[in-house]
Amino acid sequence: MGRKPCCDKAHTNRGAWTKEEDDRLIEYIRMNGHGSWRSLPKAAGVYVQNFVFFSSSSFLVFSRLPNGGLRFRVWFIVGLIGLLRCGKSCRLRWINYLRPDVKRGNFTIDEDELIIKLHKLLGNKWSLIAGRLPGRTDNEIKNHWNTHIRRRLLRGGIDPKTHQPTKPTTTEEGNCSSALTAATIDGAEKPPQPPPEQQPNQFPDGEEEHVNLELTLALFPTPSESTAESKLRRTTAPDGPDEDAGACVGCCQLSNEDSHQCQKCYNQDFNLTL
DNA sequence: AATTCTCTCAACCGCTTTCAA
DNA sequence: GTTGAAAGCGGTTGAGAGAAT
Repeated sequence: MGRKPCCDKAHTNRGAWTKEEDDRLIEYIRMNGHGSWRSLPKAAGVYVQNFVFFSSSSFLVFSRLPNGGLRFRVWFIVGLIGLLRCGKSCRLRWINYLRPDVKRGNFTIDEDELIIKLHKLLGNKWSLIAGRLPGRTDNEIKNHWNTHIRRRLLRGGIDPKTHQPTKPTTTEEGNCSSALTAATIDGAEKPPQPPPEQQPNQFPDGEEEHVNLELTLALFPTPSESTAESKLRRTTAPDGPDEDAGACVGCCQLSNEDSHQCQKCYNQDFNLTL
């Protein structure tokens, strides 16, 4: 009963990837692309069913010939053993770490602002958010949200789910943007301005990050819009994402008002262009 | 120096969606 | 229209590193 497991756990490596595994995966994808993740681990090396090890550096492969005889071949191990990894694991490793266009390192202030803004619009749709941050992966953004941004918003009195103030605020009532801006102060003990020597877009060491939430979003139709994304918007628009009830996604007016996407925007195949 | 605590993030798990037969 | 396999996604876990005691 139930679903067939995606791989045989007893015969696959788990945990952190080794340099050799990384190299093998990169090499295979560079040569062949990643057609089928499930078959990739086998294809990424000799999938040995009929073999015996010769020594630590070679092994013997035997196969039966049509005439009934056996053919023996000696393979020298030059990174040829198949990747003993689940296809899912290969996919994740490639997408989140090995892809050449993956941007690594600290998130910039601009990226933080964008993530907060997009999270308000899209909720926990990490892959969609990642689609708006070139070089960043959904996993990375998700981790960053949970470990940094979410906490910072909470400290600033903002519910990270609803993006609404968790307690009465003296800022403009009902203005989410103003309320969120309060989070930038991060408590009274923090100065509102960064030190002058601070690098642009870089957080000073040991300082709280300051989030400028004055980012604006413009909406333009884009021909290259992915259909999946627009479909998602269409399916979620009438009720709006749970966390987003209060913003017209189309007009991109963030407010506390209990409005959904307005009909005008909903009818358009609009796009978020940042 | 040793131990404990906290935080980060890579990786896993299981569910949903997509697609082909 | 149904079914099953594969891909994609979001939530969660746990190992390792660094900080605190």
